[in-house]
Amino acid sequence: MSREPRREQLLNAADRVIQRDGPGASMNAIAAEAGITKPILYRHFGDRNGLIGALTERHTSGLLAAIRAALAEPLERRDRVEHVLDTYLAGIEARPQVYRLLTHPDPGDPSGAGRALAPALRQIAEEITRAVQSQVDLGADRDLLAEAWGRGITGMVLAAGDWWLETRPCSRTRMVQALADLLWGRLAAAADLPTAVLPTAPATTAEPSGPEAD
Amino acid sequence: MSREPRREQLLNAADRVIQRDGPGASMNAIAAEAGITKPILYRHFGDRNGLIGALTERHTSGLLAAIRAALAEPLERRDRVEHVLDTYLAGIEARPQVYRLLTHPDPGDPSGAGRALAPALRQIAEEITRAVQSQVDLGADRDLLAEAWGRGITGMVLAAGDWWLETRPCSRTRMVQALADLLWGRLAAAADLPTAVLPTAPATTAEPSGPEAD
DNA sequence: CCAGGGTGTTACCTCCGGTAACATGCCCGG
DNA sequence: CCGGGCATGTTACCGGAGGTAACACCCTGG
Repeated sequence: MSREPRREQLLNAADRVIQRDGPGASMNAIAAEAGITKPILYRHFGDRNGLIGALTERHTSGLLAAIRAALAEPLERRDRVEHVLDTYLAGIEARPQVYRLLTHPDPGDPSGAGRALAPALRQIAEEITRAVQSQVDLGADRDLLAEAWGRGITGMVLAAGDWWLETRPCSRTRMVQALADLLWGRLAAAADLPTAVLPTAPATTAEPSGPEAD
Repeated sequence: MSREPRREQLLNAADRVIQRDGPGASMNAIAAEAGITKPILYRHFGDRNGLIGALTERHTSGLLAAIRAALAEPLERRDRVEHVLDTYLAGIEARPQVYRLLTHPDPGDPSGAGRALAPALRQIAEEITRAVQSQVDLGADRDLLAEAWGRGITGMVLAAGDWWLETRPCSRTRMVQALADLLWGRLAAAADLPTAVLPTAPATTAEPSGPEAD
């Protein structure tokens, strides 16, 4: 039996454990779930990042392909955007673990830490950037706007989708509408409310200033 | 000497180490930088999260206050939004470490893991939500839209700001314009480009489907 | 027959977060 | 003056993490 089938079995086991224990599951736990011991995992995946990476790729490829397809759909732009939003939300709704891996692929990784967008999300951002660049006439600022918006939209949907998944404040279609409305400038178009300014939170007096002394 | 000054000194040391070694710095390293050993750190902050939390709070309170102030500024809405965006970008630009803490406060935390928005960012999201709720007339959907948009806008600025900080593709004011334009529906208003659909990336055939067998 | 590549094991390493248990210095009330 | 009390600090340890070395089995194919 070649390596591939075993690899798949191990990934399935890892899948189950991460689904059960969260993305911080230990290699020992994964090995136990697979009915084996650690070194085998390391033989197949090199290190923990290798395992998580393979798992992420497996879970993400479908969603990424679906989003890519949605971005290429021959629809009116608003409909296309809604379609993409719905595709993403449906994906993370169907498999919360996918979503966990999307956002937290490497907890505590010292090398690539600090990036706001995990690799899988960067791919999505790049897809959006490409789509905007090739489909929308933005004049001279094309490249800059497309890149900035690709990242921005991805982050927006990530954060909003996260909140939606956690609290489920409304149906998916309603959420899609809310996000599309935001992208469509409804924040700009809405009327002002009669100015009743009431500071709800206590004020913090500190200004941004650096700690230097010791 | 009461506890507070020592606490500050320890925080300063932790600050230096995290600035040098990144957010994954070990407690041992922090203790060494402070010229002491681990148990003292634990006496003061309970556990690692306590330390990181205190550090985060110290670094972010200023930025949060500044954003709060910007949201309450008596300006035309577009100007106010730009002011908020600029405040955020200026904050992370002035202190990249702040930004690291904003986004990666707890690498590998098993309890609250999976949240897309770190605590500090959630506070920002809540501020935006409050501001939208109290300033913009959104009809019956007020609460839902304000909450969804608060998270969404925060995530958008986080991701876009991250990319901007890393690659510095343009000036800060230009970036503010790009994001404000996105929020102002420029994506919706722009004209279509002549449809030249060219799939840049290779298609992945997989559909979202779950791994079950073993 | 035996080499190679898969399967698996036990035992160990280093480092991390966290915790006893113990020793010191200082101030403050009897 | 003295003895708590409360801060300071220490060394030594624990359990568990990721990761590795060394070894053993099994099965297929030249």
